[in-house]
Amino acid sequence: MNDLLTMGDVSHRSGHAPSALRYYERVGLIEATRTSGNQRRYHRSVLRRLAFIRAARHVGLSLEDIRDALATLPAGRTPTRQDWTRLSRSWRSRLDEQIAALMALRDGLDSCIGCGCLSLQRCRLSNPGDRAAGAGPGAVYLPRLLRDPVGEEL
Amino acid sequence: MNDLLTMGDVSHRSGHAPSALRYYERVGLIEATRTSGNQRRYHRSVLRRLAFIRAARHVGLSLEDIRDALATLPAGRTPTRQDWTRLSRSWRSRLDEQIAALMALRDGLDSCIGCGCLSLQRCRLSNPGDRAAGAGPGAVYLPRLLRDPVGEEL
DNA sequence: GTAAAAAGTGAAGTTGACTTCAGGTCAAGC
DNA sequence: GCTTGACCTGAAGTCAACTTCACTTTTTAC
Repeated sequence: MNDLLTMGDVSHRSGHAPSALRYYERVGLIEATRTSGNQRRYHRSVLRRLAFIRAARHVGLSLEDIRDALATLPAGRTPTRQDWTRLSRSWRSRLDEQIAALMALRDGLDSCIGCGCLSLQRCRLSNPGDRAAGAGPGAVYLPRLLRDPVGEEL
Repeated sequence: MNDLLTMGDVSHRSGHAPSALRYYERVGLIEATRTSGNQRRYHRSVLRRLAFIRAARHVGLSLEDIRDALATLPAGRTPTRQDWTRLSRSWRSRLDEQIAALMALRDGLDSCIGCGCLSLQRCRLSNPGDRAAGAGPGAVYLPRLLRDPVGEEL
């Protein structure tokens, strides 16, 4: 019993199916050493990566994004807390954006920030020539992705 | 020139590709009448539905969810503002949850709400026997989906 | 030492959400 | 009235992210 984890250990403790772990390895998200009999053995630090992957997946980030992020972690040594912090910071604006979009949808659905509709017909938030004009209380831009691309006369 | 919209109109003004509009029709998200020559003609209200679909898709809701929601709109008449408001309310808790998850990830990645790591090793938020113990400033539950399923010794 | 559980492989299947394609049909403008 | 661009259809393709399958090999436990 050394300190390496088996497939079963990692699967159970990370909550990812074995097939997913093999898949993640194939696409370069995690790695493992092998026994003489070709079975995978994982370093404990893989669990942290997997927790990160789980969280990031849950909020809708792609494996490609996640791989890119994980690629910024140092090779050769177990990432430190600073490493993970730096990584998270690089996502902060992205997460902030996504949060803003969700809140805008939630609030927009409920009130369209003032006009109580999704009609957008006379709503300044969707009027291309008059976006956020006045900027009164609660006048907030809808994130671009939530706006109607043309926006006229919905 | 009546008040019905062609495929091209709707595609252009909604920002959805024609193929997507046909697909949405096939799966019951939108509908259209047909000309004598079998071409689609859309009512203006479809644009509102499509704006809703776009927004909901953007925040990660499935077409199935969206269809279920849209199915609560009245048949036979153009939905009123109250109809859309009611619909949005039914999603509010769901959106709130997703917002909370994102904020937890953002904050958790940056600070793990106090311990500055993703290690979760001694973090009370991930310690099954001691969740949010103390409940000091900023002590918040990580949403279940963001927590490690086992949580020990990451 | 052997049986059972766990793990290995590559290839193919799945699901959701569309897009692309091939081969016609319709409608608007001159 | 005819050309040209917009539309039609069903079937198949695509992409991400996995899972399932069929079959072999390792490991673990008694």
